[in-house]
Amino acid sequence: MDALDRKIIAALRLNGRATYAELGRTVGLSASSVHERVGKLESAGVITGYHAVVNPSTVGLGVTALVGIQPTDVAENDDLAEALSELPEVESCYAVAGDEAFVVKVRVGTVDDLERTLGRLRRIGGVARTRTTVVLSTRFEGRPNNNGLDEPPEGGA
Amino acid sequence: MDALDRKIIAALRLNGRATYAELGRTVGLSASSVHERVGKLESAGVITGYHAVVNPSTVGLGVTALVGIQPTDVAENDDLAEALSELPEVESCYAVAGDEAFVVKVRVGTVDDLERTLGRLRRIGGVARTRTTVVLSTRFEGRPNNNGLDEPPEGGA
DNA sequence: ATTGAAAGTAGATATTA
DNA sequence: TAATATCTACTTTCAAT
Repeated sequence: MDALDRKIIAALRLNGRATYAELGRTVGLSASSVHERVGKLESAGVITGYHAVVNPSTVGLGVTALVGIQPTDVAENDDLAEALSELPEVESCYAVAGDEAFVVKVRVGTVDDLERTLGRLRRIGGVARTRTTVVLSTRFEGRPNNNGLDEPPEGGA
Repeated sequence: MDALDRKIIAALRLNGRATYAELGRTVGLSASSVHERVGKLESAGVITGYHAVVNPSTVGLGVTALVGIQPTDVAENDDLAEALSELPEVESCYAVAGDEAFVVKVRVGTVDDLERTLGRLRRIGGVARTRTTVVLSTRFEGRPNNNGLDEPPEGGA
């Protein structure tokens, strides 16, 4: 991982459909060199995928909520995470410090759907309580954070 | 937005670098038709971008936290959101219901960095208190939620 | 709105430096 | 590791349906 890799990564975070030729022009390398570097970054698990970002409200997913999951005393976190992953409306799942085992991000169409989803969450074995925070607006989300990407981690004199 | 558009979107959420030819084979359309449909979906603001997903720990961003931002009585939400957007380590920002104005997701390299970032957050004008939840592990994140994408919104017999 | 053809461009691979 | 050359495949435009 050198400065060129970091530049390539930064460029692909901004535009995941950039061609190798474009990336080459951006970083000052031939397309084939970029191609090889990207392949290595993918193999090494640095780049884990490429995704189109969709405006949720345009596809009928207008309601977002953050839900804290408080487990029962006997619950196993891995079992809980597995059960949470089976609900498609749970988009992200974080194991957290504190008396909640997880915070999940839920995306649904309506508040009725949200009520249904919360019911399903509470019925999962090992879930004692849920605490729901309704998102009123998403100001920004998943923004590229190029701390340590544009510039070397130990960035100097 | 018909079933074909929904299939194209779902495919691009799974693989944002899929070629038009591939997408055409997936959905049963010619590459040029897919090309035109994708262009319209982009123009209509349904697809807002394409991003490479990077494993944060491989690029020196091993610490994630969720931070609730409690505002002072006089704070303006838009000013707060603007100030939050200026910290690169704030990756996502949600305006929420409740006594916190925002919940933000912060990604940094170390707990020392987290402490510094929390200090910066508290020093933002209009911020009364922060409440930090440290993420121990990300079980999954930004998973494609194809509610209403694979199948029509009103889908029932 | 979809297709198929034509021209240009990019991807993928092997070879060489 | 990077570049060049080659072949294959894809993108993009456009006329026709």
